[in-house]
Amino acid sequence: MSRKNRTDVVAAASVMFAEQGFHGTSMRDLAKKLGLMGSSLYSHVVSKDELLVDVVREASSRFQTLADEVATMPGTAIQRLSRLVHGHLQILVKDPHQARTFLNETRFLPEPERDTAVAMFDRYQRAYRDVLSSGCNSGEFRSDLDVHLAANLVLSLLNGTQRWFNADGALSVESLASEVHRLLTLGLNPDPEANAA
Amino acid sequence: MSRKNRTDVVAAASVMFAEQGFHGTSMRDLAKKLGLMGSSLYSHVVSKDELLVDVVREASSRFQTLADEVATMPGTAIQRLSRLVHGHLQILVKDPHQARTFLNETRFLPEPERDTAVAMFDRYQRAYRDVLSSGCNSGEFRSDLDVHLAANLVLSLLNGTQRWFNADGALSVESLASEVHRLLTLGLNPDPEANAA
DNA sequence: CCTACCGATCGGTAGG
DNA sequence: CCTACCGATCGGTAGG
Repeated sequence: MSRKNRTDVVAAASVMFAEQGFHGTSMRDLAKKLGLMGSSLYSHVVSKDELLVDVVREASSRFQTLADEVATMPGTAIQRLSRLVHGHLQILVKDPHQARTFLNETRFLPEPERDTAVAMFDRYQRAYRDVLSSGCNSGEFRSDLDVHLAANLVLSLLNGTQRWFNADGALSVESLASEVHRLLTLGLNPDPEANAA
Repeated sequence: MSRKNRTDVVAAASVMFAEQGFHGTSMRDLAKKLGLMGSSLYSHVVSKDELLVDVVREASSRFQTLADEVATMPGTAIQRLSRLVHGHLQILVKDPHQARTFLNETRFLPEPERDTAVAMFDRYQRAYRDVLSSGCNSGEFRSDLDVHLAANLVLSLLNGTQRWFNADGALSVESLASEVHRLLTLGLNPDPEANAA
């Protein structure tokens, strides 16, 4: 166990916030996990809140990068939706603790950071609405689609996987993403023109 | 403000646990909401944990009732899936705080209640797997479907709505359920043979 | 259901 | 990064 830096502390915090929740994690819990005394954390960070801010910001920025990529990406709406699905699930899987903390503990951020995070996620969600509505216009998706509702449903489906998907299991992220994309585009019903991934 | 009984205390707890989280709610917070002193709660309940147990148990039992109904329900797989979708969303909407506490705070239950709750939800999930696999056999759903995965995805979609659906908004639960069912069966793609709800 | 109180733990600081 | 410590708050109890 060598000397710890701020990155180590934030990483450990993301693990504990994901597993015990922000309010269920004490600074002494966190310190013990790092092999430190509780008070030593304050040489790396000014408050407990700051740790949550850091974790949420990192996750936000990953989602934002994906949204920016898809905003300028060429291709059909189906291809761009597929990129959103794969990219989103990859973010969830790459750092599951950071993702879980982002999804479950953002609401405990102090203001104004909480508002900022919510605004960022709204902007992220717009990427989904843009892709869906362009797919409606191109005839790739149903023209009667409620785009706002559909974006919420797609994101609900993606974020919900975080509760049960295990990256070490038999199912790979790529397979999961393909299945999610198939379910979204084709649904459960049998269809001769399958495999649109 | 009249005298409070245990039901009042549990109901108030479900609201606070949903909004602040179990660990973010103190017994004094809860008491204040009821217009009581913190210590007065202990004439209704023996511990804070017991409140969480009560809330989770009530939610579990609602889901279980739905699963039992669908297990003995006649009809096609599509009709039974539709009942699961509508019933599940109705439970979420009928008592959103209880549902949120169930979904987010069950992990903080003490053992053995936590294990019991997890086992109950596994059993609930089996209703989804049964309906999906019977639909595969009947040809209503794709025969190559990974039933276990699909059940997880359906439940992720349903539970995710809890984060954003507002019963007081323009969209009714029935419309939401219909849209979810359409997305699940038909997907986003345009389909002449629509309206299978 | 309240007053009065318990030991334990909380986030955080001072000083080295 | 540690020792020593702060006031505040935690879940919970005794006794009425």
